[in-house]
Amino acid sequence: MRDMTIGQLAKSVGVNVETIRFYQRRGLLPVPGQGETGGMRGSVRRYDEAVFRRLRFIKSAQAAGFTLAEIGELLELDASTDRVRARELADARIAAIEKTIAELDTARRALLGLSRQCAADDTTHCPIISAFERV
Amino acid sequence: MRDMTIGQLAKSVGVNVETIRFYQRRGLLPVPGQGETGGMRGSVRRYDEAVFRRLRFIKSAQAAGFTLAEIGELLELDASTDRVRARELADARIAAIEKTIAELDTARRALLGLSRQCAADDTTHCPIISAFERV
DNA sequence: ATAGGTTGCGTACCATAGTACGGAGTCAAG
DNA sequence: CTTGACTCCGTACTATGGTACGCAACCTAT
Repeated sequence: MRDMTIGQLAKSVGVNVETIRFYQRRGLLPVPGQGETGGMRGSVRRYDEAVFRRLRFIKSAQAAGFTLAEIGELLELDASTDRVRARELADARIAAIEKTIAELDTARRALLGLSRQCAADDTTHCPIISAFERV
Repeated sequence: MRDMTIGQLAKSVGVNVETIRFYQRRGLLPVPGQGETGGMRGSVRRYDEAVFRRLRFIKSAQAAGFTLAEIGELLELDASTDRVRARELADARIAAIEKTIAELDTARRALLGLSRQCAADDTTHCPIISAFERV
């Protein structure tokens, strides 16, 4: 898994090649040959394990609801010692996640009611709008 | 709360006036005077309870992760008797919600670990990237 | 009756997160 | 040594969900 081309890296993480380039433009991923990480073979860039981990982190953080701007900050923070800021971001996101989970659970219950209604074979139609009102 | 102007409707649901107009253009909300719902006072449109409920539904459904396109379909379905399709949409969204909740919970646990690390007063910095790897 | 705050309408613009495209160069296998 | 796939690079375009803007008409309280 060492020293991949951009296509192999993309495939291994399950993103589009263009997405990697996009992240490079945003400064989220290093461009091998323009810094310290990774090198090149001829004029083709090579990506090492560090970039792979970084990219995977971006995707995980995205799943956690961080925006790319926040992820950028996290990545900088990872190399720094600003623990206060790091905790701040983490705690804020934890709170947001908990709020989202609660909302989603409410929605889930509304939808379960709707689905059950639709399964019951009475002649009335499923009250979709009101399914969200009795929550 | 009956027969509001667009501004009052917007305020009561907590959205922007422009958002209501946007939904009207998308066909998600009726335009009073162009259909059966609501009427007008002079040349100023008036919005009744039905629109209010519809708008609130849109916001709830959005919180449940439905896109505006899906919400449009749900709204049409609400007036129809296509229970099969309604269940289909509901069940698909329930599954998606459960997946999202699981992901968010994973992320939450990663962030809790990170936050705890940052709180511990050892000299090393918070391992932000690796916080997402031990999940 | 007049000023200030809506409304209605259309068009334009915004942020976020990518995706697509075209052309030139390069690399690996047959 | 050529063919096909992949890379590099820049620019442009997409989808989603709104926001903003400007102007004329209107409505309300003083």
